[in-house]
Amino acid sequence: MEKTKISDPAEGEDLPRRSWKQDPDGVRANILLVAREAFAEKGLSGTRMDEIAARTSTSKRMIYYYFGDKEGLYREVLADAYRRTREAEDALELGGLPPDEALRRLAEFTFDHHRRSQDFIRLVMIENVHEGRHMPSADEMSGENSSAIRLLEEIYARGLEAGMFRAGLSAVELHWHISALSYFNVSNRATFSRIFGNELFEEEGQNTLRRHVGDMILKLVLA
Amino acid sequence: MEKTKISDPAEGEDLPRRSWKQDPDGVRANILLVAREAFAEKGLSGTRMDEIAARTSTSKRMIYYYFGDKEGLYREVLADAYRRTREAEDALELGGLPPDEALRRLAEFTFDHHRRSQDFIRLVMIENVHEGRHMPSADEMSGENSSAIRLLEEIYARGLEAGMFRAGLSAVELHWHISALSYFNVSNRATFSRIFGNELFEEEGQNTLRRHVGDMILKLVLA
DNA sequence: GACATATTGTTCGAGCGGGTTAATTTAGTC
DNA sequence: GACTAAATTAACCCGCTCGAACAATATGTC
Repeated sequence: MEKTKISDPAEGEDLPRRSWKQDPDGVRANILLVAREAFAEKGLSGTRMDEIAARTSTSKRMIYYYFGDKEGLYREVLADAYRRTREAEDALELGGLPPDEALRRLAEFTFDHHRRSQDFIRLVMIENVHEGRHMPSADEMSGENSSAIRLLEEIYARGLEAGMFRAGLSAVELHWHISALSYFNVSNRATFSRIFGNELFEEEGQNTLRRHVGDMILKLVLA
Repeated sequence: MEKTKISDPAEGEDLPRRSWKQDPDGVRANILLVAREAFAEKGLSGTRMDEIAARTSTSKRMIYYYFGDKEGLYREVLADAYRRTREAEDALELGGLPPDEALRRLAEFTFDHHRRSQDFIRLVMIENVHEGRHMPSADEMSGENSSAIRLLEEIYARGLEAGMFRAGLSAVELHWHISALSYFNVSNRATFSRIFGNELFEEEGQNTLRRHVGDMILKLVLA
């Protein structure tokens, strides 16, 4: 579509473009941050590209320049969010503790960490609504790389060796249980509290739940 | 909802409206059913009204006639889904069993029931993304009406009386734990299996998980 | 037969929203 | 300092989708 010249001499007013600094990495990072918040808030189809653009310090055009299209942006937001979470998990150090204490710590740490990572949980919720269509397949995202799993394997092995834990469980199973309890606490707060009230989500209720989560996991594995 | 087919006498020229049976309830029910599937599949903003209309045995016009707008339809779909689930819960009968057995049954029943209610779970996921904005407030939807809670209260009371269970727990807490474990199994299957493989979601894995869920709940309450 | 309710059918427009085309500036290289 | 690729600004486009308007007809109830 040929566009007729816009510089209108009659108008007399030139459009002097603003000057700027080149900063590809900064621009990308800025877009990713804003997009993460937006997608976490409203989901994939619920988020407006114009809305994201408005909240960035750059323009809509740049989003398409760097990320291709909406789905491409969403994919990178998701991958980035998983990467960040994995990095946070790596920080946890339980080396010195006896197996039972370490396991409880891990479970309760996860409970708290999920609470602090609302945006991440929301992105996972949303991606599950999309049936994981935008995630790398199981091969690429090999679970062996998860530090949560590696930690659990190590703790469980030590517990077995010490005769403390019962045999026949797997690290992935334990991770599943810990995740389920920690995730639900964030993901379903809205509907659960509408039906049953907000009590469990207040300070005291959360302390009780956290303790229970630790209890349940421990009692499951103890011999 | 069957349309009595009428052979047009004056084929093509006139537009003789077909005859029909008045069936407001049927039409409403048909729309609700189709809309439930659609919203469960694609979410609120992801679903197209024309798409819903096409799948019903009636017309788009009727959707607006009965439900006002998209959000009104979504609200009723959600309320209807909760109603159905509550009705299903009512069917469960554990009267005769000793408290520990009853509790395990309830937990494992919930686990299985959630697995069978994928659409319901998806609607709840979606509604949580919307922060429960379309649900009745805690007052109207009083949790006391939940039969799951009533069952748990009754079981827990019996267990306490028998000296089997430890004191200090509440029915809502127990329900929270059971729900968390049963819900996550459905809601997060997509992302979890992408990362850790599909094993836990196959027959054998599910049997193990179900048993663990029962174990964990029981061990939590046993004295 | 009057009247409210239910139903079918068609058309349309406004605005939203994802994506594009074009022009311009920056910055690295020779 | 000329050249060029990459980075960035700015304005535009068009299809999709919600919802409404318009129009007519059938059904049921009293």
